Amino acid sequence: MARNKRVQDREQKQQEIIDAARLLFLTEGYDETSMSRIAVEAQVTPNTIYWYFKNKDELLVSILNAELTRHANEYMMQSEKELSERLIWVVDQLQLVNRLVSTVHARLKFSPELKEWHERFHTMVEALFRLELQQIGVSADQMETRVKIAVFTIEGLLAHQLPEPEKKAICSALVAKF
Amino acid sequence: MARNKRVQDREQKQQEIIDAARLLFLTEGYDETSMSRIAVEAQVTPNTIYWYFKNKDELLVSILNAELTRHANEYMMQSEKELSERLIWVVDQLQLVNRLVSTVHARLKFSPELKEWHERFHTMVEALFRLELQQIGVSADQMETRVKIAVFTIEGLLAHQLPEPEKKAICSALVAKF
DNA sequence: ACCTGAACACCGTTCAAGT
DNA sequence: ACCTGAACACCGTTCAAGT
Repeated sequence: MARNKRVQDREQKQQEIIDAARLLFLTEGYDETSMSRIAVEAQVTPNTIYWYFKNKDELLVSILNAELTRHANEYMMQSEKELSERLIWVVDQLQLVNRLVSTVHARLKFSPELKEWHERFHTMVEALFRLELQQIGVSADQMETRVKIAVFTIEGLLAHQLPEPEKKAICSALVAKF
Repeated sequence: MARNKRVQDREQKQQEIIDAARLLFLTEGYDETSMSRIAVEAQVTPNTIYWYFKNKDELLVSILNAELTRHANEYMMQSEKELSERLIWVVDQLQLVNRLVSTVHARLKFSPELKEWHERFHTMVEALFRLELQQIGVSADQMETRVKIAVFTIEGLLAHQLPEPEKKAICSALVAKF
């Protein structure tokens, strides 16, 4: 029982740190958020964070994993929707955490763990596109090229913030027959 | 004469700092290169750099401008080549300074001057693509979408380092009729 | 096991003072 | 005009010491 209490506390505190960091990273930015600021918000001292997380980048990875499992669940719930609709939903969700996406790309070179996470994520999104493009009859020998173009373009959309109509036009061009 | 000497010295010293920083940014990376390291390489003290450049980001902008004017000249020399060939040449050149490209994207949010430079650069590259796509008969109403897809995909190629054949395939898909 | 106070090494940048 | 020595504020991270 005492043991359970401890585990409970541990997970809770960890979650509080993750939540505080997530909010700050999204609103203020990763670089602009110091560890001590996160600590204040999570009501601990800066070095306590290092008890739960190896460093700032690993904290980011934890946030991303939480984000991902949450969204993966929501995604599964939409089995009735068209694949293309689900795809646009994914893009919209990514848009919402745009700042995290930029940070991931910016920090790839500093953190092997982050790089690994990023690769796993890319594999997932590419698999999604492959399904979609198969449905509209893209041939196997054109498939990989089309998948890469689609993924890169989504990344560009997230990075550059285009006006909504142009964004929509580009999205549908990506999943149309060339 | 004394005056000319001074101007000469000034430009030379400035150029030495730019050259040292360029090399270090490309080989070690922007974040990994401290101002004092640049100073050592350029044979000045760190704060002397601040006499010539407002800050580290402005130094980066100076490097980029030097890079751009140099390449713009080389580009002009190739008027005999096919547009598509020149396009691939541009991509190859960008590949060579890949690390600077990543740094520009990573630091957009910190430096308005860098952001302005980046926008000018994008406008140039988009104009290039527009010419190319016009030649292969892309219609006006599809033009902007196609241009954006092409530019974003190039950015993705630079960021992700694909195997050469896949890179080539993607490049030609971009300038082919959809 | 969990948390802290205090310190470390390092960073980009500033500024008064020199020539 | 040009350059420097010395300092500033701040950062992520570490570690010995406490409970």
